Amino acid sequence: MPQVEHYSNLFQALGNGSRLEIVRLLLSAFHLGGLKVGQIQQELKIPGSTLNHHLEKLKQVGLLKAHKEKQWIWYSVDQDTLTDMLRFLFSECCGRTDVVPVSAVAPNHFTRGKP
Amino acid sequence: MPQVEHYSNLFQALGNGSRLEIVRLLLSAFHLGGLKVGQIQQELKIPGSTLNHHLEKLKQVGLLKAHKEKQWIWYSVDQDTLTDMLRFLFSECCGRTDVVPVSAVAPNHFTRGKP
DNA sequence: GCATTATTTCGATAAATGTAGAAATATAGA
DNA sequence: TCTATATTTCTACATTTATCGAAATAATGC
Repeated sequence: MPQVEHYSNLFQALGNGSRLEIVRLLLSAFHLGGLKVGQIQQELKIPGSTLNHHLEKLKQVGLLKAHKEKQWIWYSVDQDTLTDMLRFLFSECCGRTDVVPVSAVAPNHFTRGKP
Repeated sequence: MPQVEHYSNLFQALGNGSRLEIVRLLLSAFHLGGLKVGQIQQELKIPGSTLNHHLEKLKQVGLLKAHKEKQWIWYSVDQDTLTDMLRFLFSECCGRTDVVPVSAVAPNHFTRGKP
C-alpha cells in the first residue's frame, strides 16, 4: 500500500480531458522550459478562469511546477512526480504482478541506444 | 491526440482510492483468474452497493472484465486495456517527449532474464 | 418450493467537480 | 501615473460523483 491515496490523486488530476491535454502540451514543451499561461490558453482555447482552475489542481497534486518571470507565469511538468507515477504503475503492473508484459510497454526501440 | 478522452476516462476511473485498491487487489489475483465480488468485499470492507458501483465503473471504462459462474461473478483486470494505457503513458512521457528517463521506470532488473 | 447466499438495483443525499463571466490584482513600459 | 497585458480571484450554478441502506433479483441446494 504505497500511499494509494497519493496516486489516486494523481490519476484523478489526469482524469479530465482538458487537464490531460494540458499535461500533454506541457510534455511537448518540456525542453522549452514549459509554457506561459497565455500560450496554453491560446493553444487549447480554454477560458482563463477555467484554465487557472485546472492548472491549480495539477500543481496542487504535484504534476506541474510554476515560476513567475516578469508578468508571466511559466508552467511545466514536474519530472520527478511523473517519473514516480510511471514507476508506480510499472511496478504494479509489470513488476509485482507481471500482468502487463514489459516488452509491450517499453519495447526495445525505446531503450536501444539510450544510456 | 490519440483519443485523449478515452485515456482521461481511464485515469478518472483510477482516480479514486477505493477503485485503485480494487485494481491493485485484482492485479494481485490475476494469476488466480480474478476474484469474486464477495472476496473483494471481504478484503476491502466496502458495502456491497458501493462496491458494485465502483466495479461497474471500472468495467465500463474497460479496466475490468467480469464473467458469471454459477451464482458468483468473477472480476479480473483487463490485460489489454492496462497494457494499452501503460503504453500510452510510456510513449507520452518516455518516447515522444523523453521527459521521463526509461531507465527510471523500467530499470534493468525488470527486463533482465525476461523474454 | 423454500431457505440461503450472492449480487444488483433503487432511491436518496451530501459533497466534489467543471465551467466560466466579471471583477480584481499584478507587472511592465511609456 | 496611465495604459495595456497577464493572470488570478470571486461568485455562481449545473452536473457528476461517492456513498450506502433497503429492497429486489438470481442461482443453488435441499
